[in-house]
Amino acid sequence: MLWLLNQISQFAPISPEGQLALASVLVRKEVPKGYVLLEHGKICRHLYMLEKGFARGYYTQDGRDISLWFAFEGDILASYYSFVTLKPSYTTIEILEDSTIAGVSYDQLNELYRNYPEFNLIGRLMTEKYFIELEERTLSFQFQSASERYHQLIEKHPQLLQKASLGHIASFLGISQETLSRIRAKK
Amino acid sequence: MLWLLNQISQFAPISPEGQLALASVLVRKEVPKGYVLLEHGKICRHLYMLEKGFARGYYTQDGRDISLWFAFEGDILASYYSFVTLKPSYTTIEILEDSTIAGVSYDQLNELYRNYPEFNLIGRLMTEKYFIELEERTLSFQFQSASERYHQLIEKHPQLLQKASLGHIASFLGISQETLSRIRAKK
DNA sequence: CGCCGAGTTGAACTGAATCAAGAAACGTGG
DNA sequence: CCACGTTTCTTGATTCAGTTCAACTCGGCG
Repeated sequence: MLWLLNQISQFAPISPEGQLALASVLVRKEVPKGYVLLEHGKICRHLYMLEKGFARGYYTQDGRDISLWFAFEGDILASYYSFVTLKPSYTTIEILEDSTIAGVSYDQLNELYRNYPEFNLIGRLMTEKYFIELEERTLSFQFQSASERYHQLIEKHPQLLQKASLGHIASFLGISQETLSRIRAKK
Repeated sequence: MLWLLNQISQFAPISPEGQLALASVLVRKEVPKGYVLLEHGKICRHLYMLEKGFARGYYTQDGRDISLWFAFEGDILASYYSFVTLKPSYTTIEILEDSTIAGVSYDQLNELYRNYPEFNLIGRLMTEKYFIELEERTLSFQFQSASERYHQLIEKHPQLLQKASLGHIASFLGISQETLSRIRAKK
């Protein structure tokens, strides 16, 4: 509980009342490796934060899956698109290591937004943070080669090498597994 | 004035006091074709909305420019990254048709956020909207071919054909001008 | 008219995909 | 603790989408 409050109050301080209100609706769960938190086609009705563990979001096309993102401790686990629009998610969220997650439901969050406007500030800042990260990722597709993207990714998240498989990383970079293997081979 | 209020109140209603406060700090400008609204390397201290006209954001690499986005009426003109972090922008914003823009400065907007928390809700919703659009764009790089990306773009924004040059569109799609010309040639 | 920027077309080249096969690592049951 | 099957990773040969460079066309405009 404390952990999540601490995490999100790094975006902006939360009043004692707000903290209490959040704590009272917060759900905390342990989920095992392999667990599917959100299934493709379902509506994402919860916003979780990954307290401990590792996860990824992926898209399925022609029978193979393509990683959209990886989540480390402190990252949000949700399909933004589905959560915001309440339309079916195209993303599947898969837990890749035994994890602890904490979060709130769509209704509860909106209740919080209504009763404690200060949460809108936090929501805005968090959205801005993820927007900027996504912008950087889009840029990398537009001007970097496969090899450049790989090296930059590993520099930013060296833990990925231990945690994610070659195939997961390759699809995240938008390249084939074989190509990534060859990139690794040279130097 | 009215126009911009109307636009952003589509995200969420604004109280009369909020409307007044916003109106009092709003700047409205006419800018000619060719005008550079934000220069690469400068800090983006204003958030404008394009009321009428057409513009694009681009990045310069090895002497050539690569389009990052196009803005139509109602779209935001700013480098989100620079505006939010107050770091130098890597984006240049160029007006492509005589335009009317309206907006607020960084300081004024934060003043609004502070005094009228309701604006945080609007800020969050607008950021979410752009986040989802960007997500779609990133996806398109991850699994679509150049030709698929082009046809989808044109389907979504047919006006682009009249407004933007082949070179601008090609760099936006992450392909060379020649390739786009060939894509056009066949069917 | 002649120039100029924008778009097209051709030919050679290249980074990455695909298909196919094999090697290594990994976990589970005996 | 080993043996087996499964999954993950590597390597090779071939193909293909898209780049690059270069020459050429077209429509406007001074």
